[in-house]
Amino acid sequence: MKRPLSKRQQTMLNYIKDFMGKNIYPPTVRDIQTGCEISSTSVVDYNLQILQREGYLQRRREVSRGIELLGETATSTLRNLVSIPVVGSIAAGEPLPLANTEQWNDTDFDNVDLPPFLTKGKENVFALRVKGESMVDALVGDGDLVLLESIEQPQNGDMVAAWLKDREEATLKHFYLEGDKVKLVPANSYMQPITVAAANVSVRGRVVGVVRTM
Amino acid sequence: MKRPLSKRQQTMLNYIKDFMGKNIYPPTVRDIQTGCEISSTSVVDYNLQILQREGYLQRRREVSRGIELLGETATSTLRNLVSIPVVGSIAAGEPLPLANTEQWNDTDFDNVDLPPFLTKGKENVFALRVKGESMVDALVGDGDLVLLESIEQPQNGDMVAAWLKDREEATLKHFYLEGDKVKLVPANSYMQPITVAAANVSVRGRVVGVVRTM
DNA sequence: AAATTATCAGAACAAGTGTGCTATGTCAAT
DNA sequence: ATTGACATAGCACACTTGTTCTGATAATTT
Repeated sequence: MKRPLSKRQQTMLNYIKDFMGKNIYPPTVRDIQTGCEISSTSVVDYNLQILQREGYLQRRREVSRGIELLGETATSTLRNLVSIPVVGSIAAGEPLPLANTEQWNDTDFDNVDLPPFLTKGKENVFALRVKGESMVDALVGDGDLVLLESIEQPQNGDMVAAWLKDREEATLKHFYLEGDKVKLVPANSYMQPITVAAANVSVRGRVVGVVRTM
Repeated sequence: MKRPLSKRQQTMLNYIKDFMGKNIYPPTVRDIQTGCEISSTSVVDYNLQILQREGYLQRRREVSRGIELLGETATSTLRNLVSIPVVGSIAAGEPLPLANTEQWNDTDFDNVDLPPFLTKGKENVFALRVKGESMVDALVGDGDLVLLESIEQPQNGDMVAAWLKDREEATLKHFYLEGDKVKLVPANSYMQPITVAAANVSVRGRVVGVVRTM
C-alpha cells in the first residue's frame, strides 16, 4: 500500500522519532535540516509533504513544531500507558480463560491502554470483558472491563475471579480461606456470602480494578 | 517548601497541563495568553519565570514552545492522557458540587490522568469521588470515581448525576423525561424505577464512565 | 504617607520558523 | 538529444513566537 520511502525520508522519520524521544516537543524544519544534514529547508519541507501524503505524519501548517507522528509510530508516544491484553470474557456459564502470561505476547489480543495507577504497577495484569448481568452483586455490569492480576494464591480479603466447578459458574467475590472451606463474600453487602469447599474453587486472578464506559 | 502560587500562576499551570494533554507540543506564550485570558504576553513571561524559579517547569529560552513540566506534573501529562479534575464527592446526604467549567482551571483540584477512551474525547469532563454505599443500584460503590460530562440538557436514556431536591438525595440513574415528570431508572434491573416531578430534579452531568481501583 | 515590592498592560523588537519561488541536478523513458 | 518527473539547493518573505522596554496599578512594608 505504502510506497517505499527514500533513504532521506527514512532518515528524517527516524530523526523525528528520535527527537521526540529526547525532547517533549517536535522538531522544527530547521532542526530536521541540521539533524539530517540537509542543505535546505525547502528540501525538508518537500519530504515532509511526502511523508504526510504517505500517512506517516500529520502537520499543522499554521503552528510551529506542528508535526505529529501517526500510526504505530504514535503508539510509542503513549509509552507510559500500560498496555493490557483483553484475553477473553467472563460470563456466568462459560469457563474463565486461562491467565497464562506466556501466551499474552504470542497472541494478538485486543489491548487497552491504561494509566499506571489502575494497575498499581503490577506486572501480570490482564483484563476480561464482562458479559451479562451475573456479577451485579460485585457491582460489575454488562460490558465492564475487569482488571485482574495473575496470582498464585489469594490473600484473605482479596476480591478474586473464581470458578466454581460444581456450579459451572464464574464469580467475582471477596475471598476468605477458612480451613478447607472458602467463604466468598459479595461486594454488595445486601447479598449473602456463600461457603464452598476449597477444592471446588479455582481462582484465576485478583481484581485490581474495574473500568466502565458508557 | 514551595511558596504558594498565585491564582494566575495556578491557572497557567493547569492550562499548560491541559494543553499538553490535548496536543503533543507545548503551548506558546501566546497560547497561554489567550487560553488564560491574559492581556499581555509580558505577564505570561513574568509568571512563567516565577513558575520556573519555583521549580514547576523548565524553559529553553532559545526555542519556541520550549516549556517542559517538571515533577509529578510531568510524567502523566506528557503523554496522551487527559487530566481530569476531581471536583468533589458525591454522597447521599450532601449536595452535588457545581460543574463549573470556568473554575476548573483556576483551582487546585486533585487530578486524575485518564486515557482518552474513557472520556470519549469530550471537553467538559470532571470527576466525583463516591462516598458511601448509596449508589449500589447504579453499580457504583464506595470510593469509585464517576466521570461526568457537563451538559446542558440530558437525552433520554442518558445516565445522569441528579439531585432530588425534596429528598436531598444525590443519585445516578438513567434519565427519561415524560411530560413534566422524570422517570429515573436504576442500572440494576433488580431495582424499581422512580418517577418524580421534573422541577424536583437537578441534573449536574452525564455519566461517561466509572473507574474503580482496589 | 512614603517607599518598596509585586503584578500587570501595551507596544515594539528580534529571533525563530514555515512556506513559496526559482534554479539546478539526476535519471529514466521517449 | 529531449522531455518530464523527481529530488535538491539557495534564498527571501511573512508569519509566529520569545523577549524586552516603559509605564501604570495594586499590594505590602516601612
